[in-house]
Amino acid sequence: MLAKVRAAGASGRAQIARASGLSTQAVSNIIGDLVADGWLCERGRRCEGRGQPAMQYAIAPFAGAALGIEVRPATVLVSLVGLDGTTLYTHRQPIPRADPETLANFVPSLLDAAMEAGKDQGADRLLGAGVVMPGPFGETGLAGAPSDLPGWAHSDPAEYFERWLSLPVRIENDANAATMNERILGSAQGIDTFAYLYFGTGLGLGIVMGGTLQRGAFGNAGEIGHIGVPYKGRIAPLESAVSRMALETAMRKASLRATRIEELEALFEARDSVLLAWLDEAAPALTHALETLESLIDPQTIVLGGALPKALVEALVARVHLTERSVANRPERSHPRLMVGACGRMTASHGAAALVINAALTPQMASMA
Amino acid sequence: MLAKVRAAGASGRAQIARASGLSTQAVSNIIGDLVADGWLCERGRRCEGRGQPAMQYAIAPFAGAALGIEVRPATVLVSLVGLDGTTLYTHRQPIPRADPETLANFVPSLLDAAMEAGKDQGADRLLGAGVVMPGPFGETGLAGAPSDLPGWAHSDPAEYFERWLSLPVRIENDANAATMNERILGSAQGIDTFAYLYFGTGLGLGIVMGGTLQRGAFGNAGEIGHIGVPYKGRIAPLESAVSRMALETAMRKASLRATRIEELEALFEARDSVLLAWLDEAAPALTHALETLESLIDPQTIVLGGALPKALVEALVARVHLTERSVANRPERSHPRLMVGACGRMTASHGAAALVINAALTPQMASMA
DNA sequence: TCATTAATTCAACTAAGTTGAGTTAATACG
DNA sequence: CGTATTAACTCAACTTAGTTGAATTAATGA
Repeated sequence: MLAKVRAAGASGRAQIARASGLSTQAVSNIIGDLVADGWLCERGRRCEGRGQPAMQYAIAPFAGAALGIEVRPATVLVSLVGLDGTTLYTHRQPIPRADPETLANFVPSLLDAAMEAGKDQGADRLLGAGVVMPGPFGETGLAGAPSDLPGWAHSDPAEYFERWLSLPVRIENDANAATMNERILGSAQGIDTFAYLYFGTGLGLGIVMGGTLQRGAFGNAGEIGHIGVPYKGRIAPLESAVSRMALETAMRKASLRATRIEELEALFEARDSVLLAWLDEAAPALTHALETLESLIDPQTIVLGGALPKALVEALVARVHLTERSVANRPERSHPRLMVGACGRMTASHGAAALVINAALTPQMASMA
Repeated sequence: MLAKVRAAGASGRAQIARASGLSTQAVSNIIGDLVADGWLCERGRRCEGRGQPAMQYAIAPFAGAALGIEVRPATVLVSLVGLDGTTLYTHRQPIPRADPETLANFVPSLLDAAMEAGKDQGADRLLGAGVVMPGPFGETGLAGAPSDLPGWAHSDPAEYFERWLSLPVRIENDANAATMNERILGSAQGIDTFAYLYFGTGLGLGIVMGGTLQRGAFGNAGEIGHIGVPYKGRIAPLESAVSRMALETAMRKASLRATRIEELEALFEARDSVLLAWLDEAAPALTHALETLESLIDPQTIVLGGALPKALVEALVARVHLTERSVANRPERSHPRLMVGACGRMTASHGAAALVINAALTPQMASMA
């Protein structure tokens, strides 16, 4: 019911009833309960045509909240997001090391700070926490990759965080979390089959099909960084051609350094030749990957975003020319084949919170285990 | 409830209750009704340990059936499959042309024949029909591809078939139908995240994630034949390297012909050098595609099958060497990374019926439109 | 002013589940 | 061999979440 209201925006009881297939009466009862419990609030009446004007309902501004935590090698990012999608609080905490012992000291106080900040805005009804950690998870052929955090190899992060926070916890990789951010709060709202290409440390991909984030059999779907694409006359992993790492490598060769987003932004505005050359080289490799993706999952759109300046992503998209001879090229398409999504540092931690909100508002099938 | 019984095999009421989270009582009532209506049947008692032995229930042999129809340019294949997965009837009907006018004449009589053949075996309770037609559907950049059937471009095939059959109809492409065959009746039973590579006219892919067949935004997910892979030193569509068409092209160059499966089988058994050379060339291209697939969707396994001799598919699989440096390479894996599935002519039409059965036995979320 | 329309509510009913006590048929043990 | 124990299953009363159909309310339009 809450999901319906979120999806449709403010709506009257009868309207919801028609949309959900339930009787007016049932909807009326449920809404009554939800208002009484503070989940929904009245939003005035809409007068339109004859008949009694419909009382509109919307998700109450301070109905509840979810916590998002992103763990990086030297930083923890915290977001508190309201049920209605508003950002209530964000915080950036430097840490010496991202191992379980260090985090055990920091996490509880970060929770306290977030609770305090969002005290009267729904934080008293915290639905859960989403935690972003670099994937891939579990023991794979990629173990020992540079993105791995120390001290987590043989333990279940969710257990630790549940103990520290006393909240239900969901662990996700950065790409998947950012994808949910895009789906619930960003440019992919209402799209239920799409892919999100996320520029993080490496290159990640979140896949949403049929409204559900697809995590794969072992939670590692979307490792697009490792697929082989033509690059500089050879087949190379996409990540080595298109990613922040690849860009940094290219710049280092020219004795340039630009680690922070702002520095990259400045370089791009200055039309730096090394940066532009990288764009020109990266685009064909990216094109190949995106065409593969379109063929395999037939998405409504592919969104690009992450820890790169928006202008840079836009420039990259402008250089990608997708073939017209594809199943993806169809006239009734309602979204462009490529879109630029939310860029910025907090995308993933926001997304982690969004993930929890989505889980809370999405009707789930009974376990069926 | 029926889905549970199918998934778990014969089981007692209490056992089902524990698995489904419902009370024993509720399960007992439901099972009572299902037995009364002829969906389930008793299967004797299992004596094991103390306590009253549990009465076992299984899906009744003649509880119902589904029709599968595969439309090809010059042939229509018909399968009648029982709810419990048994094949009740198959038929192969040559037709002059696969346009709507011609089919309007053939389809009703094909239905009658199938109903007659399965008269006392559940055909009186026909759940629906699955129709396999070559994709991609709708207007895409690939319009005019050789696989297209004549006369269907601007109409909805489902409407036609529903009129001809007076049954609920589902349209699928061959790869997706074959995938359901594998999932419900074949080697992918109980696997809920996998991909099925189908050798048909071209090359198709069915993707099952989280137990659901993923059809993409426009029903054309899995167009793997069109992704670019390295082949003979260039980037070429996978289909031009690995498919029956590719094989036929290679053989034609050597002035050989082998259109029928049996001919291919004979050639392979004779260790024909052209065939073996093709295998050696096709395998690296296929390897690239499969590694891409593993990275993107992280499946439990990838199954290969379709209209090629099983031995040939096995030989192809033997020549594919997947890198160990992959997210897909993990110790707790319970299935091999590649498997050989059902091969043969009726795979797709069977699958179409399987699709209907699956839809009937899978609990669906209320529409939520 | 009054009929029409649509949103909402009231009240009785129904379907599908729950709980808790009781029954049945097997094994385990003295 | 008889009896306690165990587990599957049933009976009966109760609860919940929905349904249906009639009544109420507040707007528009003739």
